[in-house]
Amino acid sequence: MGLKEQLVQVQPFVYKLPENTIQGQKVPVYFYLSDRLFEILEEDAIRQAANAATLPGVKKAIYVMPDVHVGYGFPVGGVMATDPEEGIISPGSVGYDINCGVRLIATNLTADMVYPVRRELMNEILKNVPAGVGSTGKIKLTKSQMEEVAVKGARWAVEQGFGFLEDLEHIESGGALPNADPSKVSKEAYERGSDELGTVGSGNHFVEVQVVDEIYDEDIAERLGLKLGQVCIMVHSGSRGFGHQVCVDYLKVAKDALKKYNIDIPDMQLACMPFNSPEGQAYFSAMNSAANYAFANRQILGFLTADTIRRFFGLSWKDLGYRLIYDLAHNIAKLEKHKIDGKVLKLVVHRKGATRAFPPFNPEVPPAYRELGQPVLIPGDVGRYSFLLVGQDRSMEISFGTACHGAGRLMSRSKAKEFVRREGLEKVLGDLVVVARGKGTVAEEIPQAYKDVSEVVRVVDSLGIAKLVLRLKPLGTLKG
DNA sequence: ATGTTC
Repeated sequence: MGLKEQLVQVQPFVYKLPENTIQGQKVPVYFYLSDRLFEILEEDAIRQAANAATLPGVKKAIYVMPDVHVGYGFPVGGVMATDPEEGIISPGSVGYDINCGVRLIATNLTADMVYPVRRELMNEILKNVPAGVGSTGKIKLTKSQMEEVAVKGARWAVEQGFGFLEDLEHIESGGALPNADPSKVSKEAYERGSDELGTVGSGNHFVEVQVVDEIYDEDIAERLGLKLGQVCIMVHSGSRGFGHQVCVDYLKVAKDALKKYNIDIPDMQLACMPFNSPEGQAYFSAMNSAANYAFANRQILGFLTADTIRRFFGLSWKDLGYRLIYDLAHNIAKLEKHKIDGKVLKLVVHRKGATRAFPPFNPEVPPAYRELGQPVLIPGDVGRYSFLLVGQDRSMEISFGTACHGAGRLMSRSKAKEFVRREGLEKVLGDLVVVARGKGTVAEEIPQAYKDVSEVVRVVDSLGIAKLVLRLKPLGTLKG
């Protein structure tokens, strides 16, 4: 019998795979899905989540978000918490793109100013913001500069003139995770990362000029300083080749650690090491270094885009009204405190294609948002809506303080390209303004290749994980 | 995601 047939719907939007469904499964797995999203849930994604539930030191449950799809070892959309003393850390359960994440910047511009000139504006952004696989930026870093980026994160970029000190107060973990140790990062990673800082990358990464298009919670939107028709910038990118290489390097370390520490796992892609071991600590230190590189990357990308818009309209920074709303990680493992059976425990929370969504009054929510809850930024795919939500209390009870991260793929890349060949790119994109150096990525990333992101956010909103505040619509998109 | 099958 397939695992999907063994899922039990325990309440609306909640499907449970009981513990011990597969051999060695220590905790249950919960899937948060609408009826429609349940229909397209892949058997392999269920298998991957169940496999993770067998890992040493896994606590309470594995949670899977509505934008789930099959990943490397652990599904995208998966959340796993392990005990830092007895449990493991798993590079595959963070993912190849360490601290892939999203940043939202508000401006004073309105849609009626931008809409008529959006094509020209996007072409300016295309000129100034490097994008695409293997793209390199204007910034070339020495190894010692790279080490500084790995420790300081977004602060390094601000010190170089890419942004403002107050930006740092509006970034998850202040834009610099502690526990970064640049000496645990390989020479290869430094080489790959040295000329990629301030570049968008490829795949579903983008820089988008958006407009606030619909507001669901007037009060919270107002307190965030966002109103209908307001133009924003959204950046979706990660740690580029630097983080990729860190993942590659430590998957090898993890495979060797399995023998050394006698860890038995159902899938080699879940290779892992005890968190409290030299190997586990080295990966954690290198992963945090890559995460800090990603914070610096989005800091630079957001600033370059804002500066391009500012110059395009001939405005001062003050008149542009640049204001960082928030920046967060989608792919990361963090040491956090969570309550299980009334006891507060320190846990290693792996989020892979999943967003932290801490509720109001959580001490880790920046003071500016302490009473509202942490902003949760959910990018859509090309041309589709993006959403802003705020974290709610229930997230701490049912998902280790975690929400979804985006739409999730529906069509494979090759299917999407075939679809574009058959229909023609112009027809597929319609009115959307999409600029890119090459058209290959655009064909792979058409809206039709993704699940409907609004369906995904409705699930986390309905469950009380995060509350819908507003929707953003793209005016123009820069792709890799 | 990724010097896109290093």
